[in-house]
Amino acid sequence: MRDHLSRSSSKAPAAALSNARSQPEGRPLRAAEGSSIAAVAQQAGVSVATVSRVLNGHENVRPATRDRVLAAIDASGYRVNELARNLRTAESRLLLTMVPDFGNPFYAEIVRGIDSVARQHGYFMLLCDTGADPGRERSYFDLLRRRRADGAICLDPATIQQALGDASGALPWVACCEFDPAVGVPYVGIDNYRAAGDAVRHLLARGHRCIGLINSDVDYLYARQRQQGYLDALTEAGIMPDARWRMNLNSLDYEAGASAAVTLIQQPGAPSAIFAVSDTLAIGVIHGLRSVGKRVPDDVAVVGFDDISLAAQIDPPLTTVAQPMRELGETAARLLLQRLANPLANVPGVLLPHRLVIRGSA
Amino acid sequence: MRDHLSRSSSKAPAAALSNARSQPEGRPLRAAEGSSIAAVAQQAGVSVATVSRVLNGHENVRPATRDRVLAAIDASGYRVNELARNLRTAESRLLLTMVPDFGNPFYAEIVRGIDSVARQHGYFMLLCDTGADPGRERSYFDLLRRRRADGAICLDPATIQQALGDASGALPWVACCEFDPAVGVPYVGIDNYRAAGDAVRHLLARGHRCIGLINSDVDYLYARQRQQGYLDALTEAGIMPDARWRMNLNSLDYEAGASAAVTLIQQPGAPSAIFAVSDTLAIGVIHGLRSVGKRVPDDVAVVGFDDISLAAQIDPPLTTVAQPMRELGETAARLLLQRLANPLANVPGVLLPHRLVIRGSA
DNA sequence: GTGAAAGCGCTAACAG
DNA sequence: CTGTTAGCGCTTTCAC
Repeated sequence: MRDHLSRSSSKAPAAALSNARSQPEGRPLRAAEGSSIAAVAQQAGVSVATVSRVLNGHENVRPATRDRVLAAIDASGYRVNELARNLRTAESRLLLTMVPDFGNPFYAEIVRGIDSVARQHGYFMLLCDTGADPGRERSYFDLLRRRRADGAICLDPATIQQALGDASGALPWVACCEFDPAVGVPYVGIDNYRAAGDAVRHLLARGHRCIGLINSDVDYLYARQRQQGYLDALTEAGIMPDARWRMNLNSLDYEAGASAAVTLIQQPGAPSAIFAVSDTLAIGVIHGLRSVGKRVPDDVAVVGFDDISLAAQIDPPLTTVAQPMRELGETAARLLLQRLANPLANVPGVLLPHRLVIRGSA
Repeated sequence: MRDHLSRSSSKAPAAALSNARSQPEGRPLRAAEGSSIAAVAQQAGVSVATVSRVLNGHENVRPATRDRVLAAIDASGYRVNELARNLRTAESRLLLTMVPDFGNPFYAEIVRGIDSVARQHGYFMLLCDTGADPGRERSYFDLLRRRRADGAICLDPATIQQALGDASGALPWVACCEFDPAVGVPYVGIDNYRAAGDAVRHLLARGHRCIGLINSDVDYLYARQRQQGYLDALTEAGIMPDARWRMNLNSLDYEAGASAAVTLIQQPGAPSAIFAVSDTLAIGVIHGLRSVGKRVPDDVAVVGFDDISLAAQIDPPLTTVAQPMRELGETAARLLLQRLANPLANVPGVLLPHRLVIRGSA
């Protein structure tokens, strides 16, 4: 039971112990005011141990003593030095989150979920944008070994995670969205294969026979799974998938989607519908289509993936596969916390439900 | 105040000296492998001081010795414990970034800028979403006093910053986008007054006389400044601003913009153009307008603010005032680093240029 | 060039 | 209930 005792002392900076500017010049004057627990102890006429007990909300302190300590604390404006605490307790109380691109609304929302449960449990979040680069990924991951973070959540491509898995035996980390069950770390995600199938079947039901796929990089397991879902759905409908209908992009940016759509739609035998594996891509697709005079959904139907809040706002509103982004993040954080609390416990992989949201674009 | 409970209790009893695997089972065996610098020292047959020197790249180590140490290091897979290092050097090497909402693409891009220069200088970023709540803000800010972060960048409303300024004398922080020159902390932003004027004058030049303003919360200095810019531009054009043309929202979400637009446009004497102080709002506005059968820009012109990447993708493409988001973040980080390096130096406030980007919506 | 030793500020036994 | 004490793992004088 920790009690951070923020105890917002609304007192003015209490005259900062004579101290004055005896600084040997140039030096960053540090810890000017009521530093150390020792100062508080002295002022309250107790031992450091007692102050520590009060600070940490231990029960075994006589109320009178506690009050004296508390008084000394907010008379001096003391704040615990968590650097010291962290060394002593051997934990940083930081959770590392590695995402390929936190500018993407999809990841942003997941990060929010992570952050909220982390905070709820007294952890802060170290957010690292890896750009899906294995090198950066590795170097961030090293923060765990250096004890700068107590645990990590990785949203990077499965291919990168595999390398991690090898190199980093039993470090406390979990996978979110991307995961390879074979790596053996706890994970949370959705059933991408089925989700993609659902999207394609919706298009099929609308009468489309030529359906394009604008996919992201195959480094992502989800990209491979969704592609397989797409392929199988087509095949099951008696359609022979044409390789020219498929594109792989190494970016989820709007622009990437837009130019891919232009390319795709201008070739002979172009599809009458496009399934993009991300809403950002899909929004770009719609833009690209419009730029070459195609109307959505009349000329070309479009379905996206994720259901970011923007999806409902654009014209036409985007039909898409909703992922429970917030819950994905929250679950990942919980899994990690669980693993931290009990390193040997068997933490499971969990799959969350998706759902097709039909709007105007398809 | 808040007290974060639950700290995973069980702690390994320092097996210390005797070392070996005297683990009382069940316990999270930590630092199993080549922990401590001492182990490396021993293995290399040198003192801990020497290992430390090697680790920190000090010059005064004989090459042969250095090599021996290096060998011992990567034989044992040793990693420095930065918790210990941090305590000893009294710095966390973390920069705190407080944003009202990192889900907003505008803030996301700024955060990117901060992150990139922070990283470049060996700092990591602690990202905190305050939701523009003064309480959360204050409690995050306290991380500075607790030495969990070496410095902070605040993007929260100026009104909140003022409270901070009072309470937190000479703590190392800087303001970004939002700032009150009177608070006396370094800041970076743009000239919101002129920027808003530019937007309105563009609308005026297009022949609009009734121009609505969809603004955010007046806690934000930028909101007040943009409103003044709007008002003055109108007045200078000989137009008497009508209070019914103005709305203040406490959210920048798409939905907020959409419903505000609906309200605004359905009243008698509704404006023929709308200036929204954020692109996300503007995108919502366009959506809202469309939902009640208004065409943009034919029936109502719309101009936004920020120029997030999405602005060019929607239909119609958004006319907006571009802010140099990335540079804003980079500059803020540099200002902070500067202040950290030399606490007594006078760090300036800086204003970056904005620019009107004319696209299809107005 | 290298080692010995003194803490950084805190927590947690262990006594009393 | 409270105090004494021993470090957490590292950096850094200060000697040799």
